[in-house]
Amino acid sequence: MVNLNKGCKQLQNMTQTPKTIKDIADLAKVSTATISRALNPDTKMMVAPRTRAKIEDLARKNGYTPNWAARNLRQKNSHTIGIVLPYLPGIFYSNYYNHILAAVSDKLIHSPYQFKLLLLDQNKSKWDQYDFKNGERVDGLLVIHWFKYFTSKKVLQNLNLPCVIINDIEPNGERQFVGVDHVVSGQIAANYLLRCGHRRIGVLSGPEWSVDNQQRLEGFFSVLKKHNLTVAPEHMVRADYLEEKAYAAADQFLRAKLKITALFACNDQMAFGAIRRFKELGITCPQDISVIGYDDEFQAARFDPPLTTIHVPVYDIAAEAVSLLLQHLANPKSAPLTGIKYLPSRLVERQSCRSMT
Amino acid sequence: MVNLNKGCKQLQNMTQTPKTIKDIADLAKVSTATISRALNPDTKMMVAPRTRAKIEDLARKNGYTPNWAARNLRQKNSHTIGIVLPYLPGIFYSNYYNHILAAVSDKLIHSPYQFKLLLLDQNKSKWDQYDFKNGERVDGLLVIHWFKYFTSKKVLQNLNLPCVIINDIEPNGERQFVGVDHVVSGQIAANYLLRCGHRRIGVLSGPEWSVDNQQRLEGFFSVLKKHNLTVAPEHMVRADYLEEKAYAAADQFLRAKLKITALFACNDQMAFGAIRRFKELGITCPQDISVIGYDDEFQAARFDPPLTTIHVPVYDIAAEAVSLLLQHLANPKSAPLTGIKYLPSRLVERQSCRSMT
DNA sequence: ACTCTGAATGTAATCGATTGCATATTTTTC
DNA sequence: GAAAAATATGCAATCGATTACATTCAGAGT
Repeated sequence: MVNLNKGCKQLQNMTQTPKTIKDIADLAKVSTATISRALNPDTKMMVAPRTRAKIEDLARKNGYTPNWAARNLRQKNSHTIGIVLPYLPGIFYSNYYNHILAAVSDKLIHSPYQFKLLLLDQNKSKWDQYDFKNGERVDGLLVIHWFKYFTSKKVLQNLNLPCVIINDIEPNGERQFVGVDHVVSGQIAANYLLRCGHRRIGVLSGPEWSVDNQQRLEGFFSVLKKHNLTVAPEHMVRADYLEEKAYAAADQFLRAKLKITALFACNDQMAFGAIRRFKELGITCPQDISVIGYDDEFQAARFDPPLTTIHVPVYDIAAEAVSLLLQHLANPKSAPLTGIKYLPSRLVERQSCRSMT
Repeated sequence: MVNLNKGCKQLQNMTQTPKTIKDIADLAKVSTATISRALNPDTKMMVAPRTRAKIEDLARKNGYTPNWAARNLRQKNSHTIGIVLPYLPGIFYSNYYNHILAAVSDKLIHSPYQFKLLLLDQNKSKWDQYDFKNGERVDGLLVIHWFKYFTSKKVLQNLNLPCVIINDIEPNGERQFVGVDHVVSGQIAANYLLRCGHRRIGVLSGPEWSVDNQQRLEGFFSVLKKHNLTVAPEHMVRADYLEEKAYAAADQFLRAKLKITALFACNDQMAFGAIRRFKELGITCPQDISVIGYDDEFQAARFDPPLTTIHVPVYDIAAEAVSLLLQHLANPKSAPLTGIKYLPSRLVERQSCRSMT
């Protein structure tokens, strides 16, 4: 009991008066410059191995960590990367972004960098809260969706912050992109439905502002065209990636004279919404209608029926994006942030599509 | 075109050479001290209204914002609060935490504080990455789950960082808590099932380490006891809050001789898993078995059947927690961080429970 | 007119690390 | 063994704000 209390007190004292580089310098009987160099092995200056060992030992024993603010002030950076997340109800509340956060956290935990979430919505109010002109205290950005808004407002466009984009390619393609090739993924979806024998196909599309949505459609339609197939205008419905809107829009597919046998939803959420509505109307999936989704969310495998969908390796994409960003920050010249890096997507066949043959 | 380019260039120049307090001081022909005081109205020192107006105007026109690192260095804090999230698969990938992030972001965006995510798992490896001894560069913590691990490892216990806990009450109850009264919520669930006429009831419980799970059970059983009812040991199954484990465990409820008519799942995820398994076995909810969940996740309303559950106002809880933390940081003495603040939970009646009468 | 008071502003130290330059020490070379 | 080169360390300026203390100034009171 006594020991416990004593332990407590020591820890608290330590916390109250954290060691500075000066304290360690005094203990080691060297200058602060040497301490700094010993603890940052990447500087050009050298430190004698024995000195370094002594210093590292003292630092550990005394629980010394460099003062974050002092270092950032002197080095004129923040050692922080910003994660720009679109804060849209429905999308935000899917677990899509959790994979990204997990990846970013895992990647940064062993680096001197930390990350900062920047939740953004599309209406000016929230955007303008962030001080992008002054960099919002981040050294670089990981941007999840390249909103059209970004472009029109010239917010990030004019900002010379290192920047990696995942999901949507930036319209003028001048920035680093990591992700899947949505055009190819759209083709995979189309080929699969055709292989299952479907000919009359409907489409649930995402929001207009989403570049990646357009690419999914582009790939999808390119395959249909090759087979001389089209999608009737009344079978092409926009639901903005939202489960609710897809639920509400599902009726439209049934109103048309020629019934569709399959539906391509540009994300899983919309697939969920449509199937939910179909169920209510007595139309079961996949017996009466086949549905293929996109993303392979956590819920997809657990849905009823388990959803056939295009798997997007979100975790890997985010991890790769962070790697590229860190490499660039460490050495801007040798690791320029341009170009496109594709990771493979793949079809995950579950039970929401049936074969017509 | 020329204008556009020119605009670009100006912005870039601005970004490359951000203004310092000295620049503004020169422009305003006052000292840096006055600038600082004009822009931080909370100091005791006064600034003439005309001077302040002039300075604010110049600061705005020149896009000046105080250097974050310099301020933090001088003031010996980080203006950052840490959000400690348990990084458990299944729980993490529910959208439960997204509400919290939204609330925190909304609350902090108008404050000088930023937030930092600290994702933690239960195995030492990840925990030890964070430097809690030195405060991990945060001024305070918002803790989502008071893991038993925290206690046993004395990690946060001995740490004198301002700290607000939501969800689980800390075992020794010495820290500020904001959340719902899980005991009362458990009673609400029990009363509802009894009112529906159920007498043979099963329970899907969360993980052992979760204090809030114990409280839900405590409330639930207290009501049963009052009605001289018990839950048979074989109808009491632990599934650790995980959808998968609940799915796997669902069979156990059917093996027992006396069939249950209702099931209390200590969170929605487990309710989802159990119902999914029941469906496969041809047991439909709510006709054959009633299930009540807990949390009212985003998915709950969209599940098939829409889940009757206990609504927990996560967003409001997190927002309130942040408010308390900020108040404390602004004035530690007048706003001590102790005590319990309950927000009301409530029953959300959907379609997963049927009345036996 | 003179002192006194308090409001407004200025001066300069300070926070804790990094780093350019200078110096000391060791090693290499011929 | 001396000069040159390479290595190791120290000194002190610096980053950009905040703030204790000093000073100036304006107006009130007598």
